[in-house]
Amino acid sequence: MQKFIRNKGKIEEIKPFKSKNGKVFARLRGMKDVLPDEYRYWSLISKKINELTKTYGYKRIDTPILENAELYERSTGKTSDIIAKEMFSFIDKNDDKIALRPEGTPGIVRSYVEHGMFNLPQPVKLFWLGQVFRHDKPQAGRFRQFTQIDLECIGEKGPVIDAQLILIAYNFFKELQIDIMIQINSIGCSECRKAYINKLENYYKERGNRTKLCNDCKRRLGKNSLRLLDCKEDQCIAISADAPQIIDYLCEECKNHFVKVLEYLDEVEVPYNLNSHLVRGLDYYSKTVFEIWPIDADDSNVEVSRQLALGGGGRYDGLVEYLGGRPAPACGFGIGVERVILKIKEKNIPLKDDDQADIFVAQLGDQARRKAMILFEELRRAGLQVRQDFSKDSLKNQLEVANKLGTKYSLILGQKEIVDGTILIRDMESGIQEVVDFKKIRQEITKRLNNEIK
RNA sequence: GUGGCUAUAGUACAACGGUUAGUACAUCGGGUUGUGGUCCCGAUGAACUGGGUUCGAUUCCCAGUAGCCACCCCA
Repeated sequence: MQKFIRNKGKIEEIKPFKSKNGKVFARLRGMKDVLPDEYRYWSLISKKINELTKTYGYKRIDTPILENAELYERSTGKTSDIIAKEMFSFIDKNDDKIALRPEGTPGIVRSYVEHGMFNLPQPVKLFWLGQVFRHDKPQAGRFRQFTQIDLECIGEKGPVIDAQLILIAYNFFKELQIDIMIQINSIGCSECRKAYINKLENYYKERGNRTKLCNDCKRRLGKNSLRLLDCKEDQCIAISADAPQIIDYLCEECKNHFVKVLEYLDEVEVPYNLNSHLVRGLDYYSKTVFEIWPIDADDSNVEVSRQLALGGGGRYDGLVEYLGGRPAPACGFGIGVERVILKIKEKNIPLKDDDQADIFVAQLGDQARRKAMILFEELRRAGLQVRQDFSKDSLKNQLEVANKLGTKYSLILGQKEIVDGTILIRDMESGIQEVVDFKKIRQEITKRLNNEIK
């Protein structure tokens, strides 16, 4: 790959370009092509999410891929991993610091503020689907460019919104036959969180330093103390097991809010796991936070369990104001589409073929081809699911295509039929063919297709 | 970002320090002239890149690159 250096504002090449094998330019690390075969999964997912967002009243919004890098630094948080370690950012020709969006929420909130959406009936419910970028080390289900579905509800503080968003996510996975567990916690508002962190730090200072904390945690303590709860090192788990739990330190309002969220979830029978160690890495969260974890198929499956989160979200009551808008509470979540597809593939859930074709138009000879093209257009306009491959000359090849497409009937038009004013209709399953008057072919086809439905 | 494993046709895999690097699926062509799904025959098609060891490297060693796994973190 070419390497460049910036020299007095000019970009200079320091390493000449060399293609990988002289034939092709290889994909960049962590990037992925979505090929037609896989696109079936994408269609399934967009169909499902479109249904859900429609019924729950979420309207589609798109925002630019490029934003001012500061937007993310100030909202997601300069010290968060996503920003500090993983954000794709660069200086553009105007010497502005630009970022490829590492997540959806800040851009959506920016848009809400910029377009004065507080003048719309509140809350504003938004649905977003787009590519996001993180410069992470790639792994299965972890890409540098990946796709997120985001639902954001801005302008409502009631806990029913939190619960309903979780319900939507739950429905989404359930209807795709993916087994998940909601991990949920509350990290309180800025007030009660501060008090809790104090308590936590004291606990760790007393208990943690004497016993051994892992190196990461020693560093975290005092800087990002909430993260101590999250550590997977055995010695740290042992200590964090008895650590004070934040829900015991929530203020009255935060506590009531959280209890309400859980009650609503119970009401609609969404299973969840109260995970007092769940802490989310983004600065703007308050009160409710949750993640969506897959449940591994079963023990008979030897597969190594990849506990990659399929989604996550929470409440962010302060962000709108922080980004310069009129104060508005908000809540939202994101889902990683590639990971969902991975799960669907893993489970071998059969996909319905939504490309079911009924009729194939085959032709032999140039004269027949012209007439067949006209017939094809006619059938298409009549709303029939009709297919063709006029680029092929031999009947053999055309029937082969018809077979692969799974059409029920093939119409065969050759020189002989043109002379007689007829056309052949071939039942692809039985192989039985009939000669039909060319003028009556449309009636004949519709008759046969209608009979089949019975 | 740290550590480990891997790298062969489009895909999944195999063998080998030495002449034509195999198999399956896929693709294309054929099994008489106008008939698909099964079967048979044939063809196309590959050693990630760079360096080293060696008479000789796809094979052994090193580096780069990429993928995977664990960690970090997350979607």
